Amino acid sequence: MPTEQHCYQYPHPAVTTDVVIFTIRDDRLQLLLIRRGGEPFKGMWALPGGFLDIDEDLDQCAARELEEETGLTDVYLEQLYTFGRPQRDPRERVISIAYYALIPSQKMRLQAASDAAEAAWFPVSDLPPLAFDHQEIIRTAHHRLVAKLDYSTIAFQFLSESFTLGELQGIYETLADSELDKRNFRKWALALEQIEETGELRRQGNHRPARLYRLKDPTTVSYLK
Amino acid sequence: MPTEQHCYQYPHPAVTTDVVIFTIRDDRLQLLLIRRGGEPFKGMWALPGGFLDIDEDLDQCAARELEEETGLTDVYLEQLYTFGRPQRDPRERVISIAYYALIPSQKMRLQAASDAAEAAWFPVSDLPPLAFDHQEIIRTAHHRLVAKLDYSTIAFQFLSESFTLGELQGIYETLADSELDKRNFRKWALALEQIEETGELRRQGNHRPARLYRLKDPTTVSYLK
DNA sequence: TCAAAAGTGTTTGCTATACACCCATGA
DNA sequence: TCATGGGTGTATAGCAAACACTTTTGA
Repeated sequence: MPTEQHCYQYPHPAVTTDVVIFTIRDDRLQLLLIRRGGEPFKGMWALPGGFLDIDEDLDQCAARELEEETGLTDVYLEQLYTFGRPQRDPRERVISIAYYALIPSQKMRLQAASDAAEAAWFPVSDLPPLAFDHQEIIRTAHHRLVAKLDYSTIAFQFLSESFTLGELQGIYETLADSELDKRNFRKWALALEQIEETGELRRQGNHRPARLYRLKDPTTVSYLK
Repeated sequence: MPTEQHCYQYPHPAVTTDVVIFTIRDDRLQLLLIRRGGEPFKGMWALPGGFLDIDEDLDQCAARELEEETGLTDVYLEQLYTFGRPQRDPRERVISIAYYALIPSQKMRLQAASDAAEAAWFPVSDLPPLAFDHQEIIRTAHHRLVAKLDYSTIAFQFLSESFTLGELQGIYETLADSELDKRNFRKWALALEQIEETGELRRQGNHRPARLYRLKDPTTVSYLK
């Protein structure tokens, strides 16, 4: 069997997608990395990703990588940027179309669906050395995420099905790395008209139970004036 | 000489860049299209673009296309989005990394540097039928441009070296398709501290001459709070 | 003298911020 | 009863929007 059976008149680069999978855990923004089992960069940590199937849409490819590592399918996934520096992969020319995903911390245990490769969560502020140009990809994704906080409700995508206003505030405080005034935050969050009370309470800890809320439209990110 | 000499173990897509080149002319946002000389979509209008050289950076490829069509090198050029629907090109799988560029209307005549292919400016609001998925690319670029008006000084990239406040206001009015209050606009524009008077006046028409301004840093787009 | 665009401040309304105390619960 | 996070309103400041007349020029 020939090892090189797909031929073209002009040289073609390989195309991959890589996915920055963010979650919030332990009040820190974290992301999922895979330890590489083969060369190049063997043993180093890298973003989940892989080659584009020749008949596969770009979004599908990224969603497939995401599902392989987390088992999740219906989470926020957005194309980020395309990285294609000629020497970014020592083997051959590789163009990487980077995506980023936001997943609620609750769903994280589904990650057991991962294949044999070692996978782990790392705080964005404390990453190990990374393969390829993945540090640059992560920096770009982090910037995009923080920028979108100001003009969209993207952070709501970190919420599970029901949540308290305290949890929502915690997400914003973690992402912006700042403390927010409780009354002002609640006024703002409710004025968006994106969330509604479920009528349930969450009893947790030695204190007054918190009202639970849900997103009126869980899959929609809205943009602020 | 063999016609298919570049072979790979797995199929590889072709990779192109396409560039949406915007300018403002006759108080309308316009963009540059090329009439296709060959199949597919022969005779239809399309964005300037072409295949990525195997050792060429993505930005270089887009800049090269831009220069080939306009002769311009130092203009605003930003990666937009990557389009890769499997059947978007009937010949083979093609991934297009789309860019957009903004050029001052004054410099437009340099477009004579174009090759033999027919090129023309079209108002965004009145486009001909387009090849491939170029209509979608243009829609995406237009949305990005309009969105950036609200939180950056990207529109200043349409300005020539010296300009009047009236011209700047005209650019904003054209892009946002709305009329703006002259006093409020001037207050806002000057408060940005991105422009300064040249000391010159422009005499033009039967009316009071206008003060000329320049960008303090012509190549920098700044982001608003 | 007329037409046309340049140039110039103040008032008003709204949004964002600052700020402190009581409530309900489990230990 | 104590510790813990949940829940609530008002006053102030800063920014954005509305608004009209005088200036300078060329025809």
